[in-house]
Amino acid sequence: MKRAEKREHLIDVAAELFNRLGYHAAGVDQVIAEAGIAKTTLYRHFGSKEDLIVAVLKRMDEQFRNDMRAAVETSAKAPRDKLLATFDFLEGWFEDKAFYGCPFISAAGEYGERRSPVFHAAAMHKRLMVAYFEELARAAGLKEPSRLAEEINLLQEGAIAVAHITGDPKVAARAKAVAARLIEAAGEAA
Amino acid sequence: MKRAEKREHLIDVAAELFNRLGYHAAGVDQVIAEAGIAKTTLYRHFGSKEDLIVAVLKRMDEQFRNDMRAAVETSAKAPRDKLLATFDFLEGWFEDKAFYGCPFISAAGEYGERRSPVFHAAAMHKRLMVAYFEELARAAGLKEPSRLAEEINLLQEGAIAVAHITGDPKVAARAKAVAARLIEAAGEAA
DNA sequence: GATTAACGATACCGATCTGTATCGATAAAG
DNA sequence: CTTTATCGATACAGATCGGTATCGTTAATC
Repeated sequence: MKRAEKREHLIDVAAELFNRLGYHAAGVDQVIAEAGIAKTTLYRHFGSKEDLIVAVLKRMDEQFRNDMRAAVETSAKAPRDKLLATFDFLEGWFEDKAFYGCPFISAAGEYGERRSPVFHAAAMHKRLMVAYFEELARAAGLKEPSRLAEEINLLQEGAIAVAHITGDPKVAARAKAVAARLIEAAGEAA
Repeated sequence: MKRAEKREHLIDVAAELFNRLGYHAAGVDQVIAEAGIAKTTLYRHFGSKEDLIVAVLKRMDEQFRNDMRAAVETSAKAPRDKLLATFDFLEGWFEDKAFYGCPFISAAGEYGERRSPVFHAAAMHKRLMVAYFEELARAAGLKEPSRLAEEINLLQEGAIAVAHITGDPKVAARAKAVAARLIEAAGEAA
């Protein structure tokens, strides 16, 4: 395994542990034990645990948005259906046994200081998600795409939280139904 | 200060620290230092830190729901307006400088095992919130009050998460506007 | 005023935390 | 084949973690 691959593997292992146990509860020793590397190596790649967390968040952000984009593009052709398809992607996530709620919300909860690099990375992800929704709304030629994107985002954040607490993936469909009404309303007299 | 008062004060101090720093990040030593009591006393009242966390969650649950009920009753008379008034209460919460996101969602994130007493206490609060929304929807004579309550809950959970991440309390008004549309739709041909 | 229970203070326990220093082995690059 | 990084392993550092034991003192109760 080359250096770059080792770094990626380290981030993957850390991501799973942070999500399952929490960012504080999962220790560096656990990460290196599961990754099968020495602690020295971890600290050669990342200056601190916080740096590792930020790297994990950035990686999860890219992966999540790329996966959602890919799923949306293959399952929907019409621009409006793409907006709705994001909820189907969420439902698939909720059904995954490795779903422990939103890792970005959890990170923001554990590192609440707004100037913290961890909080900043989490907030950045959420901003990019809203930007994606607005991009889809704009492509669909809907009214007030910025406002609609924020409303879609509200529903998605709510769905994630409720799915985590209740364990019921079907809330994604509930949120989707509401979103469909909002989209329909934003399409009238466009 | 009597024993019962001391216990209450202990819970209040712990709640503030847990919310601001996180449940793992805030240590028992910090709680007793801020509360001005001995560690022995804390462990006479609560068998473990986890017991304290559960007590904090139960207290926050009662307080939150009572405060929301009181605010709703004084600010709205018509049953439908009461449903909408819950969003005004949220906005007031978001404006509080001691708003660090939803403490129940954070607790569920840090204690992710679904059989954990902490997770259970957090889930119980959310169930009671939905029950309250359904109670209001039913009193307003709206169609499908159970479904509407879940939709309202979706919007509220989304608003809490977004307000935490963005720091903008006005998302409560955004969510309220969407809720108003759902309520209107649930009132047609009732 | 005597009894009793809860208290604060303190020291301590073993475990775990993040992070560093050391050093021999390994593997890639010239 | 030799040089040069990077590696794993280990030990260690200092701090903090949750939790307990001890003990003198305060304060409520009868």
